[in-house]
Amino acid sequence: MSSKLPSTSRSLPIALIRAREGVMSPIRDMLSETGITEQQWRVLRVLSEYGMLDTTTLADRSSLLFPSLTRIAATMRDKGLITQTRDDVDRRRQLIEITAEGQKIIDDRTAQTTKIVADFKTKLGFENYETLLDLLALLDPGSRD
Amino acid sequence: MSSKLPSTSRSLPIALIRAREGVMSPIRDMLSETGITEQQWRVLRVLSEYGMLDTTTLADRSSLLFPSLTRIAATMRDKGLITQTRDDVDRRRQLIEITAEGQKIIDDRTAQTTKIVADFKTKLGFENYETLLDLLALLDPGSRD
DNA sequence: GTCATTTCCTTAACATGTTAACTATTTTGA
DNA sequence: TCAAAATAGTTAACATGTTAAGGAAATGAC
Repeated sequence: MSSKLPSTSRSLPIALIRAREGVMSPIRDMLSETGITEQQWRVLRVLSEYGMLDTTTLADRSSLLFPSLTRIAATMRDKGLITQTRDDVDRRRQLIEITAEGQKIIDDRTAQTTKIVADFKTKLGFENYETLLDLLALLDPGSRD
Repeated sequence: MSSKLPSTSRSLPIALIRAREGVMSPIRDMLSETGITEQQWRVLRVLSEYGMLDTTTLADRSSLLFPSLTRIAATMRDKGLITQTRDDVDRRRQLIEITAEGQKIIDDRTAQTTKIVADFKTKLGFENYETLLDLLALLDPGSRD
């Protein structure tokens, strides 16, 4: 029952940060040509996959905090990547949808993105890759265990 | 050779973000009483483990970007958690050291931190926990493969 | 029906992430 | 020896992370 802290080199939070940095690095390189950020990319990906969503669901699925999404959505609306409309039934709600221009950014980068993902699967091995996703899901508070 | 993007629910970057959120949540709860941020905590942890460090090494070991560390160090100096001194030999270099007050924050929270780490090991199982750290290291660009 | 509560979202304030430009110091090389 | 290149760090500008407070619309208890 040692009370010593683990070395920072085996610290889970730090390992997660570094892994994320490693994964995002090639993706950021790809995105630098598009003028959109990693978070804006996530929003586009989610909207492209699920279609029109209310802000709450979109924030949840793209793993963004509400205040961040408010700002990001405003930026993306100004860029013409998404549209925002009020829900007529529940006027508190806002519905967000990807535009053709936004979808084009996804479509134009699908090949590159697919290659990046494939490279990581190769690097880790398919089994390890799936294992990693499963273990990470165990740490996700939002996933139903 | 499908060109379809993976569902965001099996996206590695998003899985890493969510796992990090799950891991950091109890740590942030603990830190909220101390008035320091997660990043400041990391800096203290690294300084406590390695002793006096130059800024470059500290940034590397605490996984912070240089500009971030510049600001964080200024904040922490003002709070009395660290000291900054110029290297006499190479006057471009700056040496940073933890103060007794900074060390006390670490020491006072060691038991809590140890418990949080133990809980995650229990939740995942020891084997899985080690496997996860190993897999994450594979994604870390800084780790020597 | 109406007022407190809840829900959905925005704003504010401060800290950090990210890229690029900049300063100061040291090292290199002709 | 001295100007060009490299190194260590800072500053700037904008975007996001994080927590707290605020505002508007819907809901629920009475």
